[in-house]
Amino acid sequence: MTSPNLIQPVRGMNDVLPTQIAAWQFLEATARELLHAYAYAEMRVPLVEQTDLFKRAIGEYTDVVEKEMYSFEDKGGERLTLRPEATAGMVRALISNGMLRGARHKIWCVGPMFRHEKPQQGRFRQFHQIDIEAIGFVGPDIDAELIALTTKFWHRLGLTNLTLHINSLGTAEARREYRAALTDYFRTHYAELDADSQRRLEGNPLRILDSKNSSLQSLISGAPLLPDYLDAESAAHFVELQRMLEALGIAYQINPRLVRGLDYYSRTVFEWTTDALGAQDAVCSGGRYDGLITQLGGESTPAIGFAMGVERVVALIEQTASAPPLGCADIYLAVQGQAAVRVALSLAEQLRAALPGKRVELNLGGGNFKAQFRRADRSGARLALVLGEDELNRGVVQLKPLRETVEQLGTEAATVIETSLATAPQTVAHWFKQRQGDHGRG
RNA sequence: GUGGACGUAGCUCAGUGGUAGAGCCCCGGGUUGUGGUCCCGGCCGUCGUGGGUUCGAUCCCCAUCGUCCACCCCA
Repeated sequence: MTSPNLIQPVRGMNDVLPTQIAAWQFLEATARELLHAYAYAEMRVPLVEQTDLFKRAIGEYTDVVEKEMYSFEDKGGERLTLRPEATAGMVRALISNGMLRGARHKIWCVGPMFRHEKPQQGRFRQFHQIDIEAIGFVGPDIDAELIALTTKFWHRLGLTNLTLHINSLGTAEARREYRAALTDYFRTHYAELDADSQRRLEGNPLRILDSKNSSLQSLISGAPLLPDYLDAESAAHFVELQRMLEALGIAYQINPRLVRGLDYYSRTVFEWTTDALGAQDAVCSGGRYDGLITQLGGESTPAIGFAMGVERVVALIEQTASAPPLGCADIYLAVQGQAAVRVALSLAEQLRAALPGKRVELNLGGGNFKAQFRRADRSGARLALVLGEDELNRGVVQLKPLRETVEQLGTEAATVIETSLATAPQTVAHWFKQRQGDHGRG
């Protein structure tokens, strides 16, 4: 299977095959439509940025920056990185293009991200995100609207069984205080922690709260809670967000242990999870990042955004089979003989012109009629057209319906219609018109 | 980075210490030019790679590469 001189794909970088593309297109089309309805504008930013951008935005001591970035030096000696997430680049673009100055922006983008992790279910080294950012809004109204957008999105995709978790991280100062309290608490119980959490204690003690180690649960439940450390303004912001979600009829769970992996978040954070994807259960998550823009040298601007894992949502779409099937061929043109092929090439063009929206497949590469009809059948076409030497000599084309009856038999004269070659496109158009609304795949 | 499972035909998978099989796919025929059902036939493998044990290895052992799942972390 893996012969030594075959070039192997790069680990964790997957091909999206035609059989999977219906789900991708369904997701992308739905997202475009919905983002348009919520007045977001698409933006496109580079896949490559200066390494320092991500270090400053995401945080020097996060796992993403410490060990997951695809970084390299280019020929000019610049330190560059394949983007591990989109927000940093989007914010950088706003600053670079002088788009802030108190202005508000609702923007989004979609594209590949790169993280050097060990692949597993729902996790890849090249993966795609739809990234949505609302810049210049203090919230919590925008927070609520953004969450409403995601809720509507699942609904449109036909996905259920997703759970919304929300939390507030407070301001940077509040979080610092809480972090100190948490560190103190776990330090007094240092010996009870497992190795992972002892390590987390130094880097990101909030992560200990998320531990899957069941023997730590009682220790964790005794830890100080973040909501007790919220500043008054953040607390009010969070309460108002909850009232708004209730007004919208959106069910949520407050999850005081929800902490995001990237350093730039503050106040509102949220995450949608599923139990249908194994260990990688986060399908969409994000939050407020009021301090990030100043941190990157822009003027102080409140902002909120989130990212959705396209592959994970696609997996859910595939599981529920909610994507509408992609169109298959409508007309298959069987042809035999050199002279007939020349005529058939332009007949196919005429058919495409006369029947916009219909898929016309010309049999290419020859083959006997038996093989051509087998291909016609597998193409899904409702109608086969036959142009052989005999038809060419007589100036006619055969129309053969392929799905009219359950027990359709070979060459029964009754099922085959003959029409003049010159008016064939009109005849075919008429044939489909008579059957409008009937997708008869009998 | 750590741990576990698994690599046999294009695909899904059987199999045995004596150098391999089925189904699907593809191609041809039954029907000198008519599909989907049926019948017949054909094509297809360095049994992931390298080494070791053995008279002999696809099978046992070691290494290596790859895939999957989980941890870590995250979308």
